[in-house]
Amino acid sequence: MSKASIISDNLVSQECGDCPIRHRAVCARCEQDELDRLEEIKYYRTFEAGQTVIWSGDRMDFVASVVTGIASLTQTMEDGRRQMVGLLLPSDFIGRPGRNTAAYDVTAITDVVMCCFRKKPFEEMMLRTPRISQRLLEMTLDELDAAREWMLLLGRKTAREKIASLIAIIARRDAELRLRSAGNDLTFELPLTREAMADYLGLTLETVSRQISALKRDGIILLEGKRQVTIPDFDRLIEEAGDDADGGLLS
Amino acid sequence: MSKASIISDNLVSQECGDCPIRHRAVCARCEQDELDRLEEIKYYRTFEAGQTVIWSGDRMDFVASVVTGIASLTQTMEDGRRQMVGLLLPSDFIGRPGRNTAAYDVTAITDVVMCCFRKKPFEEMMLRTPRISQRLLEMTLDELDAAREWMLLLGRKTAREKIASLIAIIARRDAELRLRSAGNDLTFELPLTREAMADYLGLTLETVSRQISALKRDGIILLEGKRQVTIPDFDRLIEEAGDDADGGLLS
DNA sequence: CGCAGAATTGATACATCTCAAGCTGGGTGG
DNA sequence: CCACCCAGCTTGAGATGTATCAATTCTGCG
Repeated sequence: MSKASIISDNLVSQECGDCPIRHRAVCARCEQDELDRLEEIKYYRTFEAGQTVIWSGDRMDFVASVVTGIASLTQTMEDGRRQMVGLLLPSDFIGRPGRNTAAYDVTAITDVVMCCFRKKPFEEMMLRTPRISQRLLEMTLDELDAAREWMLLLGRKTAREKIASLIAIIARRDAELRLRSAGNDLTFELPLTREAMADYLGLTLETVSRQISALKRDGIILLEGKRQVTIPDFDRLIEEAGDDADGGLLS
Repeated sequence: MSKASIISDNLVSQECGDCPIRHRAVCARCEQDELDRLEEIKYYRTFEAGQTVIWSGDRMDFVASVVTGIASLTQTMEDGRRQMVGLLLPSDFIGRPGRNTAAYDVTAITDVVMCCFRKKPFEEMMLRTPRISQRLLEMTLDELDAAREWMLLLGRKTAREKIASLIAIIARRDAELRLRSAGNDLTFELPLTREAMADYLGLTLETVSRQISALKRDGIILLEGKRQVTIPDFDRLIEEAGDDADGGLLS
């Protein structure tokens, strides 16, 4: 707690030019003069792992991009059942122009840095800056595709396929980030707890644990500790995920 | 088949001004001069119930709005498992600007009339007409919300809750369409077969059938034939769906 | 009439959940 | 420095919800 407030008081100030998500975020298409205007209304906020960014139903007077770290969007039923409905990665956008309360709980999974804009000025700027709304449309369409792929997973895949799919997705993103020579040997860290995976996959954490153990036993994945995963044969993992061959890594 | 081709040869010609989806579709915000230009590049197509509009992966050189009828967006796995990932109602938009193959199978559930635009001219028009892309962004954000609500259903709801949710959604939309005085007595037609419901809900058709029978037995719904449903107490249905009280009908 | 597609119902199998116990590793305080 | 503690995780045994396979029934239609 105290640590978090220290961090968020110590506001980062960064040039958009140096920003790690400059070419992927909602501002990706902006020209220099547009960036300059964004720069005037932006501010950074940081959140510790586990911290809640905003609760569903709360007033939300800003929109934001994830700069670093991972956050989750979750929905909760009255009796406590929870479903993660989105995973926010660097460059992903939070908030909906034209709505002023949050529709979902947003939680920092790892430490997170966000680039925020007050909603009002941002909306005004959107009207004057088609490049922003065009980019936002593109990103929203991508998210919709991702949500629909997730619907197939939730509705029709077995527990084993769900786990394999999740690991494949994380592996892909990891490979994308550090654009290093592939090889057939991918190693990375799972950023999610078993419980968060369960929330994402529509399973219980026990089932998640059992299926990870099973994939390990079958040599589909190797585990170093609880979180570090190595994939000896990516194609085999994809097969276990029930997806057709490529899935977008190559294309 | 022959009936379909007769219909689709006999192209409807309609003024945008009289269009039933004029104020809800992607063109909702357009001014008269913009409508005039759209009118030049639009054409109508019709599909019979059961007909496939387009297959996933096919080249798609148009975008379209559903004018009347209902269509489905489905994803299929290699072994035949299917998940519906979207239900296209009048005014909903089909196709993604900037992509030229279909991502999903689109199937007409009832007879459908679509208002089509060739993709190229439409995309050019989008660039010049912010009102169109703004409206499309808004619609896409709504669809994303719907998809996320569906993720909660698929991941966390029981079979009974799933059925109750689906019936509630159809009832709400029906009530919206014919804006008649509510009363507590809603009656409408289920446009989906048991199998289509199963595809939507991530269930088997047998489970769908059993749960509908159970809801009927418990007096949550009344059935006239297989398809016509009456809801004696909407709040009770909502309770069965596991949603919190309102869900948007009132708000 | 009788057929075909749609729906219902039954019996059984099986995947996942639930409840419960125990393990592991890293941090903390005595 | 050790013992303890606790969150995160694993594993087991049994319960349960849904799928599967199979047999009828319903309904509209040629």
